[in-house]
Amino acid sequence: MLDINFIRKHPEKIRAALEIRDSEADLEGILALDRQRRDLLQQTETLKSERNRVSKEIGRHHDKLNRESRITEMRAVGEQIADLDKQLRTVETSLRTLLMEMPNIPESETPSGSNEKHNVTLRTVGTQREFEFTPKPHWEIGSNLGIIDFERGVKLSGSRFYVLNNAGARLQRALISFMLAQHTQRGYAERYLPFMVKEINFETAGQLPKFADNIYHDAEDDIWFVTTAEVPLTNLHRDEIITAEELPCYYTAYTPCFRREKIAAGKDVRGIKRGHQFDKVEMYALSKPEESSKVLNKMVADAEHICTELGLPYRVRRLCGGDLGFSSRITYDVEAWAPGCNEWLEVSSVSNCGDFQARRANARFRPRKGAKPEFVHTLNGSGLGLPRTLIALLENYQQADGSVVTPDALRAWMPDDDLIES
RNA sequence: GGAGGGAUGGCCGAGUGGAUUAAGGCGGUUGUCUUGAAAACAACUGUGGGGGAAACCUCACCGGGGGUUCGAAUCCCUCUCCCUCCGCCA
Repeated sequence: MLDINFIRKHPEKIRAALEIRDSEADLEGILALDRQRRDLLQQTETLKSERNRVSKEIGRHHDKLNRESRITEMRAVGEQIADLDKQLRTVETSLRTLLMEMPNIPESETPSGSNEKHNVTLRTVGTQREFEFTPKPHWEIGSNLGIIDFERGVKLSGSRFYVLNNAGARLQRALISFMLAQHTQRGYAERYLPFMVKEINFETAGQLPKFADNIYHDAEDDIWFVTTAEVPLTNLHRDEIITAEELPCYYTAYTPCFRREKIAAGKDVRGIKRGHQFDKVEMYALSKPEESSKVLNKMVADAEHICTELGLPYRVRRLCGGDLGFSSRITYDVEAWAPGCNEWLEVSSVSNCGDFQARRANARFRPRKGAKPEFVHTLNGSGLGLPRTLIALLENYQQADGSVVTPDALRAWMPDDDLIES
């Protein structure tokens, strides 16, 4: 959520931001409702002030004469107040709805553009392996080795589900352990989180009210399945004031992620690139406002570090306005090269949300003892998404005979699987 | 799932319709005293909204929401969370 004071003072900046994002959020409606809200507040507060004063007097002196007439008078004032408060509530509800639908303002470096074609590649790291044979896509490698069972996944749960077998399952588990260990070494505190959370968690993170149709929801208990660990992590410090010394504060968490993914049928259907359920290790940080750019760079470096350790060639891209997440001010994608599918796969997306989520979460810190609390900045990034990392590994480490070599970095986590073969 | 009991400020804890400020304590900040510290003493003490150049004024907040009343921490309704006991359970 944006600061209404900022919106009021700089409507032209909001207008420009909406342009960059290609967004149709209702700025004019917000400005009008804000004006109404303040008018109503002043009227009702003047009346409340009078009622408080007179009511105290009624309690103080018990003279019979004035008492009845004053009570009658205040009864009328009370009715006016009730009427104004009702109007005020309506205006505030509408204002809040519009504010909740207003996306974050992109940072100045964010390129404009409406889709992924306008993202900018900043660097490409590592060398793409030369194959002496035609590299297979992971769905062929996985099926041939018997480590990915697509048919039974569909039998159990429908399209876009799969089962991992034996070394496939171990490989994923090894990756999770490896990534958590790496991040822990680099300053992140591990958290094990609820995978089902209350609605407010999604509002705080900026996924509701706008993206309800992408979230699985159990109506009976009114509980929502996490789409990413970012959602519960954003809420860890909801309604808290933390000390400046605790910042920056880094978290890492493994969670499954559940997404409805109402995308066009036929797109990304092959393999395990896009499913309704996938695993992810997340990086997350809270920081002081002045440090968040530095923290963002560290988190991008930490995502890159995983690719490097795993020996995966990758590139880093800056997202354009139209591709930017609702809550984000600036986002870098890390894309690993997948020689079998012949494409760059987004394995990580690292964002600085500024104070946008913190304002929704009411997550603050006290800069100095006795100083007023300020909103923290929040940052999130995948570190990394598991299925796509798995894809990149299988495709990059495949051999001519169909077997897959286990990367050195994972040997400690799967000591009996130097080589995955059928 | 059933029965009962709770939720008050940073913390503990009093408070069954009205008195300048939610009593008192702890903690914290500052000051006096001291070579320094402790102790003692004194003052101060939360969050958010609105107005204002500022000083300041004002409204709201006693788990959340709604209601009764001239006036609610206090009475009523409702929700959430926590605790105790019973049942069920990987």
